[in-house]
Amino acid sequence: MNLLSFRYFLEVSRHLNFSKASEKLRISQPGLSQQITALENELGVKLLNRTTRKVTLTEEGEYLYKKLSPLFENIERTVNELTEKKVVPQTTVKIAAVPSAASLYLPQMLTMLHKEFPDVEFYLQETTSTQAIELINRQKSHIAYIRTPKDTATLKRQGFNFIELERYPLQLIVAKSHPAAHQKTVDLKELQHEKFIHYDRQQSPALYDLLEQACLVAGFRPKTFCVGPEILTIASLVANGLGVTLIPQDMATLLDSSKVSAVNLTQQTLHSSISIIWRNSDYVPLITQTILRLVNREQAPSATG
DNA sequence: TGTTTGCAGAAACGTTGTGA
DNA sequence: TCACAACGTTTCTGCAAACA
Repeated sequence: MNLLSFRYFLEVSRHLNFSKASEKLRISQPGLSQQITALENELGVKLLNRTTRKVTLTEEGEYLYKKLSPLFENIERTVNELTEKKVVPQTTVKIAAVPSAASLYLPQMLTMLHKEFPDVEFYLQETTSTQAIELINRQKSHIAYIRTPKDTATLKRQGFNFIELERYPLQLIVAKSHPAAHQKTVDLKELQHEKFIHYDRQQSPALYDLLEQACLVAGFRPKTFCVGPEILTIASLVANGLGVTLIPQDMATLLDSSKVSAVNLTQQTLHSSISIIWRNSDYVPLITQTILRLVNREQAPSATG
C-alpha cells in the first residue's frame, strides 16, 4: 500500500472520470485503472462504481474521499509553500545588531513581531557591523542591523540585500569639563589639536571612515589616542578627558548625558545610518519576510535592495 | 444502426531501484 | 555489473452505453 494509490484515487474521485484524472496525473489511463483496482483489492473494499459511461463513488469511496481529501490538500499546500513560495516555518529568529540599533530599533520591531508570532523565540547578538555581516554570510543570523558602510555597492555585489533606515548627523562627544561642552555648535576645525578616540578600521569601518572623512573635510588628520573601544568605553574615556570623538546622533542618545556632552557640528555634511541586511537566498523564511515588510512599511521612502 | 465515448484487460517493452 | 521486481507506458482489443 502506498500513498500514490490514494493520491490517484482522490484525483479520480474529483473528476469522476478516469481519462481526465489520468491526464491530470500525467499517467496513462490503463495504468490509473490498474492502480485503482489494485488499491481496491488491497483494501478489500470497492471504492468506485464503474459503468461504461459513468464513474461514481461507493459509500466506502465517499467516506475515504472525505477523510483523505483534506489531508492531501494539506500536504500539497505545504509542498507548495516550500517549493514555490519558498516559505520556511521558523521557531527561532536570529538577529545580529550593532549596539545603537539594538537599543533604537529592536524593541519596537520585536513588539510587532511578537504580536504576529507569539511562539517564536528571538536570539539577539550585539556585535560590530563587520561581525554582523559575517554572521549573515555564515547563515548564523537571519538578518542584521549594521552601520551602513560607505561602499554599499560591494554589499550588493556580494549578494546582500539591504534597507537603509533613518540617517543621523555626526555629533562631537566631549567631557562635561571641555570648553566646547556648553556650545550650541562647534566647528570641527577648532579641534584639530585634540586627541580622538577612534574606531577600529576592521570592525567598525563605517564609523572609521566617517571620522576620518569629517576631519579631512575640516582640513586635518585626527590625532588618535585610542582605537576600537565599545560605545560605553568611549563614553568613559571621553568623560575622563582622555580625548574627544565623533559619533552619529543615534549613538549619542545612548550615552550618559551627565558625564559627556553631544555637540552639533557647524558643517553637517556627513551622516550615518543603520541598515538592515539579509542574504539573497532561495528560501526566505516567513518571519524574515515579515520583518522586511514591517521595515518597508515604516521606511518606505528609503527602501533599497 | 453505425459511430462515439469511456473503462478494462493483455502483451510487450522501458525505467528505476535494490540486492547479490 | 547483472538479475530481478515493481511500476509505468504504449498499443491493441473488447465491451457497453449514449447519441445522431
